[in-house]
Amino acid sequence: MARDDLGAMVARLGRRLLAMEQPILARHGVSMWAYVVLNGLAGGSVRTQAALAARIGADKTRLIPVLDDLQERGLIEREPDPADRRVRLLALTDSGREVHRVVRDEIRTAEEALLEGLAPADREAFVRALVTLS
Amino acid sequence: MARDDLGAMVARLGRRLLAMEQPILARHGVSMWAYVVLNGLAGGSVRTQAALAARIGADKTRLIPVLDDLQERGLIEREPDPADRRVRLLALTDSGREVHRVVRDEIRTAEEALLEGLAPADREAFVRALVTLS
DNA sequence: TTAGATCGTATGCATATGCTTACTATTACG
DNA sequence: CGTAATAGTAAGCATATGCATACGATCTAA
Repeated sequence: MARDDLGAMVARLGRRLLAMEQPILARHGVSMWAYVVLNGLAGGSVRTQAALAARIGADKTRLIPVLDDLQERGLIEREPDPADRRVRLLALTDSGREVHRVVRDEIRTAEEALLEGLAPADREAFVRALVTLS
Repeated sequence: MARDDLGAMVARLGRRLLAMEQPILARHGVSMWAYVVLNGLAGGSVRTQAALAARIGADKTRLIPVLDDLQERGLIEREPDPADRRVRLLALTDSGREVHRVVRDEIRTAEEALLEGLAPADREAFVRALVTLS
């Protein structure tokens, strides 16, 4: 079967997904990085900025303006850790959790629509493979 | 099944593939864009710079330095089209075809190794889905 | 206690990206 | 013929990215 490189195809698909998500994020006034942060914090296992940066694959210095913005808008909290005063403990506010939930649901819905183009069995396998490879 | 957004997983996989390809490209002195160009020209259906830019999703102005470099190194030819002297017809040289083949083969081999982590059936379905979605 | 490591923050740099404008040569159309 | 459109080229701009450095506050370990 003649096909492109995986890299080329994955890159194209990535651009397509990005284009799909952009309007959703814009509609809720959330940047891509802000959403990634909300997503990372929603997992619950991440509490410090360094851990968050490592988890989402971002530079810790570049994360700061994003966190500043999210904090100003009341979507996250940044409290000093009483046990280690170097650290700021991050947490979603109720408002942040709600925004994340809404945006995430819309993105999931759009993703499902995209996957409609696949045979059900392929869809299953595709997602499974993606989970394994990513 | 709890999983990340498709966008997040595809982006991670993309970064992984990029990291995998980078050493291969570097070993042959080819930049990512140069390889994409060689790949686009290897298809055979593209002959002009504008068509190439459209095909690989690049800006036509940004393509120029890449083409200049490839031409200087004798990997492509850029001849004026006798039928339309605005146009430069692009073509791989034998040397360019060879470099492309070698790099592509190495990338394919590395990709196969990556896909080893999947069940054979999933691997098939994954590639099929990728072709459809990208 | 002292030296070294870590966390958050600020700043700068080199590079990459997408977009826009402008210009020349050339072609296509009214 | 003359105007509009197109191909290639050059240059600039705003933004984004990865990377490095520096600094104060604080913790850890010898």
